[in-house]
Amino acid sequence: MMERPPQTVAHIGGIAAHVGREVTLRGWLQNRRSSGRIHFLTVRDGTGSIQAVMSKAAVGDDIFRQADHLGQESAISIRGQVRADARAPGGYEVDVAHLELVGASQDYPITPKEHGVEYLLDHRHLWLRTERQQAILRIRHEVIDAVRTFFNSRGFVLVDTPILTPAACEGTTTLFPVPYFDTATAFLTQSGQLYNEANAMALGRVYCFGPTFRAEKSKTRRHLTEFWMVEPEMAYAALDDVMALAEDLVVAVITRVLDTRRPELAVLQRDAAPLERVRAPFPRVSYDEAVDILQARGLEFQWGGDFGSPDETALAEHFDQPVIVHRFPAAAKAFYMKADPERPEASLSVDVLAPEGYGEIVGGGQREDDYDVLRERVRAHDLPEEAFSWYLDLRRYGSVPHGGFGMGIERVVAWICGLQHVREAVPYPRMLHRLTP
RNA sequence: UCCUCAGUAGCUCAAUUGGCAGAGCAUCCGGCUGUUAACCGGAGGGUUGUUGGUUCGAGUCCAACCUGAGGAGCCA
Repeated sequence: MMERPPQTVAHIGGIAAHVGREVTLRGWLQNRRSSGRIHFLTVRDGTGSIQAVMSKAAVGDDIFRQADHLGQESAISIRGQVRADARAPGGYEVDVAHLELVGASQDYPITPKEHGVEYLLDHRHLWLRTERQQAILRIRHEVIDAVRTFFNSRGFVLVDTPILTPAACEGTTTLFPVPYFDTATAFLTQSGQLYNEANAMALGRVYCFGPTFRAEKSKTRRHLTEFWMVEPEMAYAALDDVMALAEDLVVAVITRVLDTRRPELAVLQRDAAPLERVRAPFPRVSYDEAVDILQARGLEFQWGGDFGSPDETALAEHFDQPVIVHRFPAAAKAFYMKADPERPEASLSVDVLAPEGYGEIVGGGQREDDYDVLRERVRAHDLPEEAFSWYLDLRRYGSVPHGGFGMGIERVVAWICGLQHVREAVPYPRMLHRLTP
């Protein structure tokens, strides 16, 4: 090994602090332009990208010719002096004194030109390297961190719920079966909620945050077969408490992203104005009022059903804020929703619809806490009573009013980022026709 | 499961009324000392998703199938 002077390894994101100094940057070649005796190498390192200028005179023939053949996404380490320059994208560049090829890259599949979505998804493991996908993933990270901070600061305890479950949490949706040794079939969870209720009776206020699986053959921009959901559950809580919590959570998440991720929103060319309008209190309408709004807007909608996608979009367009819809018909919601004491055909349920056509981001409500009523519901829904005996136990041993909700992370991220499809809001989307990479 | 649309070079797309299979990017070769998805010149690169049919002649028209996309249904 040759003796080398000590090197300062810098990150591109904080390059401004190194102007006038020689630093080492370790990253990947994003693009290369050449002009005979000068190369312009755009280098990215995960914190940002910068233009590196290499002149033949400064580095000599060998390194200069090596750079001539560097393929896109070659891993390189460069050393050079940092300089502010108005001509450079980003305002700074590095005069390359030395370049080391760390890992070669030839025929990189994603070129600077446009690609189709299917091709990009086939190369998702490489697509993530683009500036746009990095921005989405950073915002996703921020959303998740804001969610955890929100619940942790309010005294909620993170209690993990199982991913392998013995039966449907509800009998309604399709589950992914998994062979469980040679004795049984397990199912991937579609919600941690039933376990959350048990956990809330132990710890008061809890939340779970994990992947959720739905084997529905949905082919829309709002559906994934594997997605992430945060689900809080509170003991001694009523529907109003659930709505207030959901509202506060959405505001906290939006506020955090606006505070910390403006550069990423700019990369995505996301108009921040609709996000800046988000503040409590959100408009609250009952299901009945929502039906009136839909009918007044000319949609043919009959009382009793759940809202379809066009209905959700129309409702969201009626307001310029997230809108809270409560007290859906009991028949349209899950068996564990508590009936409205004043109107038994309505349930103490709530959805939060995001603006701009992003649809339902939160769904939840107050749970049925009466043993006899809940057991009757289990029977009426043809659910195996044995499998729900532990759940019914919660109503036998100190039952209290309680409730909570689930918030789909990908839908929230898609809304914040202004994405056309939730598949970009998760690193490796799982959909009806996609299981790889 | 239903509706609509698409499938041509590694990628993104053209191809007039049915008449020689094309361009840009990427790759390779050459040129250029301030490029901004650099530019200029040259080269290689094709079972037009599959099968069958109509026709002198099919990327183009017809049928079936395959694959995918968008939407509906479904979906706390």
